Amino acid sequence: MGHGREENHLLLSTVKGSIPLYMQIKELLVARISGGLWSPGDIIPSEMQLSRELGVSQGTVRKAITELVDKNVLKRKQGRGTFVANHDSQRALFHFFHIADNHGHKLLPDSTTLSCRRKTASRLEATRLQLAAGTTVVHIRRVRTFKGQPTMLETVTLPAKIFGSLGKNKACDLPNMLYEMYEKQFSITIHSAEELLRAVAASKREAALLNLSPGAPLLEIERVALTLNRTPIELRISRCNTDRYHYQNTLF
Amino acid sequence: MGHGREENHLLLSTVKGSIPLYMQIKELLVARISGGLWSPGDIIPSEMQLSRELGVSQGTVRKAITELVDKNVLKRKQGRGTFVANHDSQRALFHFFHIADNHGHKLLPDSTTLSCRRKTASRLEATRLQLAAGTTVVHIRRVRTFKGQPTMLETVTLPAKIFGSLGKNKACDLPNMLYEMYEKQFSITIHSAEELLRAVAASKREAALLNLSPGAPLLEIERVALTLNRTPIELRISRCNTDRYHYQNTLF
DNA sequence: TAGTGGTCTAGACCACGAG
DNA sequence: TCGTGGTCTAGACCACTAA
Repeated sequence: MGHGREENHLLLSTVKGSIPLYMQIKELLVARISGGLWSPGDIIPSEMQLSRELGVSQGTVRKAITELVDKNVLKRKQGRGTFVANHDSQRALFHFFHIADNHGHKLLPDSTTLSCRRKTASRLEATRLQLAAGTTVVHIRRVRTFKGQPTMLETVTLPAKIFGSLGKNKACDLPNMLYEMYEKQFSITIHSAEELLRAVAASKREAALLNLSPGAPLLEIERVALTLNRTPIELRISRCNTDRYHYQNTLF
Repeated sequence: MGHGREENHLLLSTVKGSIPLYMQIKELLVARISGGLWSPGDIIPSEMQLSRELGVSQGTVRKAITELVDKNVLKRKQGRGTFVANHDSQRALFHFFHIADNHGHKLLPDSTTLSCRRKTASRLEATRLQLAAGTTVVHIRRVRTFKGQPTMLETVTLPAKIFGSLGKNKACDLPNMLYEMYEKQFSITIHSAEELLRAVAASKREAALLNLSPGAPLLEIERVALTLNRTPIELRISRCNTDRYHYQNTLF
């Protein structure tokens, strides 16, 4: 005892009828990422190292890693190693941004921050972010423009408990790509999101900001973004003029 | 020669630097489905049978099958075998229907057919279905209702070359779930789709059909549905009242 | 009981990247 | 040249289904 695969009886259970080893390994790897032991961009131990450490075959570790690669949690690089996925702007654009022009080309809008302040969560905000009523949140309003033309109005709501350092000065200097900033400054990586889409009529205020007539139809995108352990971390409501752009989705 | 793995040198190439075996096997399996050798719901040969037939190990066949299962092309049933996926209404609802009520529950709308006739393809229809200008198509208009309330207007366009037997009588008797019908009556299985979403204003006609005021915002969903070999086979444009319902999407 | 897919092992060789 | 992931093999045992 004390060496070989004996030393992991506390970690991995091989009891008949229990959860398969590769699933236990998946959870273990996710736990090490969620727990901060491995951060986005870090290399993780090689398949052989992990198989020795955990007392299983390389193939079993491989299967666990493969499923996490499929879920965009890890990234393999042949000849180099396996890495924790990080949010370069390419990935954000590819996975989390679905607006394209009428030729199907995605392009990144510019952003102008209108306001950035702390406030008490509205009912909707508290519900969507799973916060108690009355919790303080950071509230950001932005205009997003394509080729100089204001096209989307965005309101972003974040729990102040985590993002409190934002919103302390009224006019934050915010980057265009918030998810990269969440990762770098707050060690929070967005891994998935739920979006609800509706058609709504532009208010006078919204119409003025987008150079439209009041009542013009806008596409509303209500997004809740989740971390790896499925904690809701951001509510983002976008209202988009879809005259020149549209929301694009592929179904399998 | 003439037995064992020798007999597949014409089918599978093991030359150094060529496409991996499991990918070649994937294509071979897809070809047998696209070609009609195996139809939706059919059982395919077991992993052992295929590995003997193709002269590879079971593990290699397994990897090919696994990727097709991930893409919803095949379906494994432990202890029974592997089957070609078919379009039960569950799958259609789960993969191809994204409208849910404000609690996030998906429910199936009823359909009333307004018209069903042949006509010449419009420019948009020809483009989306990759048909030559002036090609004949079948054009269907439907109202879809949730709990008795008319909520969506749908226009479906199909190439008459394939679906010609529809639209010969003006008031077709169409089932609620068209994709099941395509599969059963025309041996066409929808495997993926591209959707474009926009907000539009209801015309007088549309408003009347949906009990709304003219100009009310509607969510327009323009869907092109594709077969397994990526041939566009259906253009469906839906205009949806999103007061009580919304479009729901999950991003990874 | 026989046959299927599901998990797991051990080991081979290849392709790639870095030193 | 060495270590990494990528592919492929051969064989073991388990869990499930149907006859």
